[in-house]
Amino acid sequence: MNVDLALEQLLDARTAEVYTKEELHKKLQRSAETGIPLRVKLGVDPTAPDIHLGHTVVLRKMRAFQDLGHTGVLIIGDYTALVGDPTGRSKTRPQLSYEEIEHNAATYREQVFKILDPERTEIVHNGDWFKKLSFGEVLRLTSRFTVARLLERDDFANRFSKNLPISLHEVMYPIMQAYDSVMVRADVELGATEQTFNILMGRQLQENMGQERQIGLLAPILTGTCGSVRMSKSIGNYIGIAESPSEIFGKTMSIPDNLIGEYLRLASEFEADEVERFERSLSDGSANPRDVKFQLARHLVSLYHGDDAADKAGSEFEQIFSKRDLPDEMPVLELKRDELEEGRIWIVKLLKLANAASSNSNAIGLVQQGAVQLDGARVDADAPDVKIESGMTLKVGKRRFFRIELSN
RNA sequence: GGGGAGAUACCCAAGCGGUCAAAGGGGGCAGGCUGUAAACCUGUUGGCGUAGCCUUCGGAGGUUCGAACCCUCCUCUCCCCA
Repeated sequence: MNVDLALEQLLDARTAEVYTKEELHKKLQRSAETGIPLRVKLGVDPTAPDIHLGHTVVLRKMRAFQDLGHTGVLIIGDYTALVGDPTGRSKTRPQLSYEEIEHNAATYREQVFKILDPERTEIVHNGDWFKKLSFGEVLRLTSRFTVARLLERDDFANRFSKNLPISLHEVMYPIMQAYDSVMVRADVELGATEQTFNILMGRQLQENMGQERQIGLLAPILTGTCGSVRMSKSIGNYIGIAESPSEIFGKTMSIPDNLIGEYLRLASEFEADEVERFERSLSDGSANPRDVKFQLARHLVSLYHGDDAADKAGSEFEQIFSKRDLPDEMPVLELKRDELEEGRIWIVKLLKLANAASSNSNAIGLVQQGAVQLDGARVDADAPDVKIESGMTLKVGKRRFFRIELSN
């Protein structure tokens, strides 16, 4: 493989910054000559286990390295998760228990191979080395860093200037991440741009400990479905790759129009010229944003669930939202006959049985707002005891449907 | 160690003795509209069979007819001084 071409491929839209391009070129060159693959590190935090589109940007970058013959080293940060990455946070994260972390890590491993090449992936836990360090060794390690240097980090600096707390263990996070790089002898470390500081620390520590420093390759941060802040599970503005086809489809359709380009560029597998064509048609008005979004949604579903699922999700979406029809399949709400009184049930009770309302008040609110329909007829808040027959359809809001089945 | 400031609902943030289930914003949910679960507009957002009642304002006590608001102690955070 031609090194210049490889470099060009690696530095596509999914790369925001490289530290440094020259060094990367050199490493690629040497690897090509010696046949020794580069070790490309990515640390993952098993705090929120579900991989979402935001993670895929960087995972696809790792895949790109793997396709060029290099080795992906995935570090499950079971020990760093005990700290919680303070990146981008104005608050200390809650610490997770070891059991939660293990469970999350397992989920992560399951999902990650939807993108990575298992043949070229090493998975390690950083607890493997951290749990063996003695306190003396920790002290020796920390002596290589200074407080002033650590306070250069944006989020620490911000919090510091706003008089918000910074716990000492949080400061350990970048140090631990840097040490990971040393332990796996990383040639390249991947991460989103918010990881800049941590990754540069790794470079510094590797040099300090007599290794060649790693390349930092930073991916852009994907904006969440809300359109304003980064995609994050804890915020809830995410599209998870393990989510159901209809969820992925629907959530994609719900992104603000001005986000379409970003998703095409960072989260899709469309070729660069296709992306460009889409973007041009959007900006010159020749395409309806809805239609482009529709194609994007189909594409994303097929990436994680296959073409058939994508077709189905697409037609279901049209059925429900364009034609305002009922979906072909809907969850069944089983209702025992003795829940009814003379064939009637209090609508609030029904909503709670369907798990469509969190409380009676919530359910009453929904009814009053006209969000509840039975067989297409709006439930009147003044007549809350509704007659139920088997096979009826309950609709709550625009997108929650249930088929009611009576049983004894 | 000494002095000062603060902790309010999912988040930010008002309130400083009754009219406070608690302003405003964000987020969530819903309705309208539409090209979509975009945008925009409107409503709603502690619990209870829907009436008033119950439980909320860091924790525990206290003062008062009455406390998110006053007092005491405790926990946590920040600032200044050393």
